[in-house]
Amino acid sequence: MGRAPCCDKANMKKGPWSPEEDEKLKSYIEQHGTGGNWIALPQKIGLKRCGKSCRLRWLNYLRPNLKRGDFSAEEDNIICSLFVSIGSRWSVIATRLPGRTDNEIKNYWNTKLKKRLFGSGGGGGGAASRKVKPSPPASMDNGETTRSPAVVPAAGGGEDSVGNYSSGCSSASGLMSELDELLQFSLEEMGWLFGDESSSAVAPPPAAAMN
DNA sequence: AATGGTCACAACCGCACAATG
DNA sequence: TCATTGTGCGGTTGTGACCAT
Repeated sequence: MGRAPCCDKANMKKGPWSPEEDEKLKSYIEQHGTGGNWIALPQKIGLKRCGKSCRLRWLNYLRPNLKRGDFSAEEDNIICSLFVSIGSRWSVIATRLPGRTDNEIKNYWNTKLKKRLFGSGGGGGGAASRKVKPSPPASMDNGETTRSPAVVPAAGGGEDSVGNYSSGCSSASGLMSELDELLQFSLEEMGWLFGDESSSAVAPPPAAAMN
């Protein structure tokens, strides 16, 4: 419906952040916090950046306690099993991986785990390049793009728990325990994936899981 | 050594939701 | 109750690094 852009793009700098910008943003937030208003923040510190851009930069890169580097096998498991359980709710998945950001997880999934799960398998799939506009695995992304609850499994009354998810994650504890259960369940299913890496690509994922 | 292709990461965009007036 | 504004999320794209030929 054509919302007004969150900021005046014409006067905004885009692209990679410079160390100076990082430093400005980081030191300001560490001292004053975000002030609850990302839009106003860049103006306060004299950054020609969109508020959303600042927020993203902080969350994904500057925030303390961020874990960077390779994902462990355990993290792989958690990501995969949660994806199977709740779909591409990266923010929810990120809550299970302290120090990891949703963006990082999303990237990791898109570049590595997805291939391991669906990729190459069919034969020739592995050669698919992203430049070819990666036709998403037919079994997922089924046209249900953002925030469709359709991926949420009905099993275990999932809707009530995961469906409750909102940007605030208000009932975090309930969600967490529910996810714990899902994890238990899904980790078993995912055994085929990580149990035998060499042949995993050919093994079809559990049908139920692909819904 | 040069070139082309692929991969991985960072950042942007648009949409939907929640809060507030 | 409705309109507006800010925030959060997921999808997508751009770009540099790496690898193979």
